[in-house]
Amino acid sequence: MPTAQDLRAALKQHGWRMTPQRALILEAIARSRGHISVEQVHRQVAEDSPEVNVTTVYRTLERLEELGILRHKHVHGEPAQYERTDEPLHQHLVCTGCGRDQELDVSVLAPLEDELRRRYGFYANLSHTAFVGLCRACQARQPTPTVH
Amino acid sequence: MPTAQDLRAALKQHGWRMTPQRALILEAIARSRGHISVEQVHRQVAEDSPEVNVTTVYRTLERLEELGILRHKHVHGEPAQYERTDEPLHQHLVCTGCGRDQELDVSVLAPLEDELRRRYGFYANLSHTAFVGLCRACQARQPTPTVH
DNA sequence: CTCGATGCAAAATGTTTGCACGCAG
DNA sequence: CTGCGTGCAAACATTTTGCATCGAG
Repeated sequence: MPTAQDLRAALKQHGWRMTPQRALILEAIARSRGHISVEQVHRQVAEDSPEVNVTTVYRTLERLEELGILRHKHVHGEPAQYERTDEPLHQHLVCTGCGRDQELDVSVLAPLEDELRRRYGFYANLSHTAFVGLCRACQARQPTPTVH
Repeated sequence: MPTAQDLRAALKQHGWRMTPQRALILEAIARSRGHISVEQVHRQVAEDSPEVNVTTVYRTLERLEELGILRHKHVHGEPAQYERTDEPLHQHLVCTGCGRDQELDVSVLAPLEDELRRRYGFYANLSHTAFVGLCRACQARQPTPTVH
């Protein structure tokens, strides 16, 4: 779990220029747990300096992802979610009926990932995009779509 | 594989009003094979009557999905893709490196779907959203992200 | 001094919504 | 004649881009 200092050091190593904006963004990230959206980072940063533009947040998070410090994922319709790569990988089950979102350990996904690699040579990142479907309750409520 | 006539009959059964716009949309769908986007349907319809609005296409495809005649899926960043439910279910592997898109038989997904149902009571539709990852070639090209 | 980083405005996208009008039944 | 279906315009939300300016090194 890197501190803001660790992150600054890492970026310096990569030849990044340290700006006040970036410092604030790094602090927000060091402070974060789990998912965080561009908008949330921006809001936190704006508490200190309201002038910082969302564009800068977009660009910085993107570059932090290139460095392997962040990853982003898509949880159905929601805006992209970032999280630190030192957080454990996981996946989401989003119910299209009630909207509830259940987390899932990625170990369940390993067999399919293996299979995709073996049969198709494809290195899938199954936790990049949330799975959608129906939870038990909603499934019981809407049995089978009325096909005619 | 329903004809445009079949579709019209089905809609009539459900109390839909048959309008010239809907007739054209149904023809485009009856003609279609595989994926088709709102924009493609709209373009085809517009060949006959350029006045038909995209909004109408959105609304009609949505209603056809409610009836179980169409389903839609998300292939990574692309706009939603529709297909007839009489087309076989399949899934996509989209390489984030080169953008290539490989199709996949859903039978490969069955074990995971079973597991999700058994362990979480979640009826996942794993082919609703494309899987992303790296194909063999791109994987070889970009070994492991440089984490620091 | 130089070039990377930023702010701002504007564009791009894909999809939705409100509303008045027109036409199918 | 009733109200569903449509067109149009506008809102929407998220993300990207062009460009002039600023400031870190």
